[in-house]
Amino acid sequence: MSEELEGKHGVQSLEVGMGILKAMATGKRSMMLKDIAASADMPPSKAHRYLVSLIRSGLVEQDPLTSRYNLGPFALNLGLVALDRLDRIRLGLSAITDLRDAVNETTALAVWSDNGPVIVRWERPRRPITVNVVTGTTLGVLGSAIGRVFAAWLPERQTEALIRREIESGKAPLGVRTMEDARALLAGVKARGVSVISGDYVIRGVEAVAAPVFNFKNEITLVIVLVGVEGSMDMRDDSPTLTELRQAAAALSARLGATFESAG
Amino acid sequence: MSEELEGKHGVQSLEVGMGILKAMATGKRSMMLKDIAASADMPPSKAHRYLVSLIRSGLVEQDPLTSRYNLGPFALNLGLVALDRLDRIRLGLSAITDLRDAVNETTALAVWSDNGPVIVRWERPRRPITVNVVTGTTLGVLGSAIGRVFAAWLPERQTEALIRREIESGKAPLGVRTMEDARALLAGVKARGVSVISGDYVIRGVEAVAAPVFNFKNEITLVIVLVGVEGSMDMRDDSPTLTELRQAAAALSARLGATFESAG
DNA sequence: CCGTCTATTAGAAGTGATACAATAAATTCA
DNA sequence: TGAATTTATTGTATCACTTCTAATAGACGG
Repeated sequence: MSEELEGKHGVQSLEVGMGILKAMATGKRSMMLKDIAASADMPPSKAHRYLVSLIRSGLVEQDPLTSRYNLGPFALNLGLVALDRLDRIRLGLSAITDLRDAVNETTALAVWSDNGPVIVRWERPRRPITVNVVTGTTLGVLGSAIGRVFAAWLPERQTEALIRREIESGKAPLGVRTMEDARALLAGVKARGVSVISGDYVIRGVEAVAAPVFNFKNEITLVIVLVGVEGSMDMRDDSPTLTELRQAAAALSARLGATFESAG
Repeated sequence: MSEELEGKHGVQSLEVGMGILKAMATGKRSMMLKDIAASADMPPSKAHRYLVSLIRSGLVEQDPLTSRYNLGPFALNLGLVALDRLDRIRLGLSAITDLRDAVNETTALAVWSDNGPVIVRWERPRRPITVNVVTGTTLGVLGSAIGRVFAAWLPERQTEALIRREIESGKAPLGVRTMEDARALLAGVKARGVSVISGDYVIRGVEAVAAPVFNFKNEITLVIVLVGVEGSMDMRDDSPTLTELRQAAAALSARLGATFESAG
């Protein structure tokens, strides 16, 4: 995930094209050319050229009526194949199922996708009322338990720009106004080993605890999270629920070859 | 889906890169450089250059131990976002859930992704023993009910190369040895309005019926399918099961603005 | 330890992406 | 309805970037 490919010779146009895709994945459901061009920071004519090729490849499709652009069928294909193939995700999927069975709460699995955290899948507990989680969309870095966990353990250079953007756009939660605030927040997460968001200002009525999973290089690769309606979970540090979460994350880390203990 | 972008100015390198991704999505789980290069029909050094950029973008990742290549986290991100955004898929997902409830059989939803059909999601019936369906992987064109439905209704130029390759590689089902055989098979599917694969040589012990869904341009955009273990479904043309399937597909087509009736 | 196989890097030659501007198409508003 | 404005698409000369060949560096197996 962090090989030094900074200086390596790649193919510029390809990276430009991926920038467009990134803009589309992060942006709204159906985008106009000028919006895509603006997000990807290039003149519309250039974006258009790239979109032609992305459409030819099936990654993007254009609504023939409105001439707006959307992600296309090949994007689906890629994602579904990746879901099926990435080892850590396979293991992660069974981990959140097991954890759901153990604690009977909503569990979810997230990866980092360099726009931010993405929920890959979630499992609902066996009870009538549950929280609904949306997969695929990119979450906030400071405003979600998952994001905070990634931000706490990822190398700072990978997250700094996103955090800065979040702060500047006012999307950061109350009380986080400077990079220093953010650093303090994340240091707290790191010290505790999990990130707890509960009954506070971040998401009304929802509480969540997220824990990191590390790979054999001791880098964070997944986040496991418990989500519930406010008051439904026992969020104290030594509660059975939190213990199960920590154990699930640690067990998964171990299976992935990690030798690192997040904290405790 | 079939705008004439043949002659338009795109960005070649981007399409080359997407060719690599296509090779990776179609190929095996973990590929070596030379295999990728071979599948994408280019020298390894070239493939390597492209892979550097694909890795930088997060679409591909490289196992640092084996230096083999896999799809990466951004591929997941894209797919999950697309799953959530494409209108027809949203409607399709609820259609297969409803159909599952109506007939209590395994149902699935597939799209065409220009390598072939891809199962997007499936729903299991409420019964102890069900067939397991894998999402994401690309199915055969002649050797699956879904593939046959797409092949029957897609314009021939989109499917011809794939069919030819399948026949030449011996992956086509018994009895299909020439393009003529294939055309005859697909004409039969078209006449019947659905494709039935049942207790024959294609997949041992599994039977399936697939029906096409059309969009407002009367192009095929989705396929809905029922899957079951051999003998578990009533596959006669006028059975309640088949009727429900046809109705579900027709209703979905109607919602997507189609005015076309597949057949009777 | 040597030979073979695979991944990665280097460096000229010429192809193809870029930017800017023009046009076409669609949308808005009077 | 028609003019004005926004948005999408196409054209073209220049120069940066990709391409190819071939060399190097690592890994693996015997």
